[in-house]
Amino acid sequence: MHVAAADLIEGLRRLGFRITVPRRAVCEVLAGSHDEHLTATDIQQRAAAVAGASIDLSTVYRTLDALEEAGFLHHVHLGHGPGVVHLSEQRDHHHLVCEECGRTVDVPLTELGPLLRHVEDRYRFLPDSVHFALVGRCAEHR
Amino acid sequence: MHVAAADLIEGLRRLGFRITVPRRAVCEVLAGSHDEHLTATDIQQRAAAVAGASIDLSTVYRTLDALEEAGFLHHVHLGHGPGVVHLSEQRDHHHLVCEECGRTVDVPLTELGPLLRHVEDRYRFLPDSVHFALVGRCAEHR
DNA sequence: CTCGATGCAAAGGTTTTGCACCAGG
DNA sequence: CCTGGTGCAAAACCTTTGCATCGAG
Repeated sequence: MHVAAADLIEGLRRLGFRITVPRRAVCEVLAGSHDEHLTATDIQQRAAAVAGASIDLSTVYRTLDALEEAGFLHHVHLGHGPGVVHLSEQRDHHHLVCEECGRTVDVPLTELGPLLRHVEDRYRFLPDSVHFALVGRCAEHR
Repeated sequence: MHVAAADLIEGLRRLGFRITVPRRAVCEVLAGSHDEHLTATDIQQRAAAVAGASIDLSTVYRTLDALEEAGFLHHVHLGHGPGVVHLSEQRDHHHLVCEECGRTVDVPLTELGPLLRHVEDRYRFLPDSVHFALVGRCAEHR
């Protein structure tokens, strides 16, 4: 179900990326973040804790780029704040983001599947499940 | 069909905003941008041309805030670049944004209506039509 | 006149880049 | 070794804010 840190590491190695302490720590953080929406800064802090040493933000970004290139993750801008990161396996839901409170609700992919297929057929456009966010207002902020 | 610049101006005036040369120019640009996705910089440049004088970016942002407060427009972050602006009347479509080339395709609201209603009923979440973007890959970038 | 709007400059927040040094393979 | 990765610092990018001055009402 969840991608293990070892899979991420292995994937990077296969593409010729070198495996370093910061990269390993970032992979562990991601593997341990089930369906959270982490920002680069979140990842930096957790990875530093995992590694027991500080890790530069630019290193985090570069590692995220590598993982994105390897197809393991996507980054999304939900609403107006900083971008967040998702493992690609977490494809089984979409997001509803409240523009007032920023709270997010996940919607199972099955509920949107028919729509996505329609879009794909009709517009020859392949939606990226993870990049899909509906912005609006939650029940408490109508 | 299209909102006229005069309507925007009038709306601002009604809310107690003062009508100035830069504001008028921004309103004209917006009224003339049918379903384009303009960034603040785009608007600044066009408004400067309309006004025949340069307009500061911060003034553009402040005018956009005023128009947003007046309910005439929304701003959206499609993909990863700068935010873009939409007149609220342009509510009859959603966007498909290609993450490779940035090209956008509009989808009539009617095709997504059933989905949006479902989301509203089931999750008590009111999607904002304009903020709604589907990110993915267009036919040429699969 | 008075208070809101402007332009300029500076700051803020996020992400990217240049570079010298370090370390994985 | 040699090339790629790291940290640091600086820049780039978009957006917001402070402030003195200007001008709409």
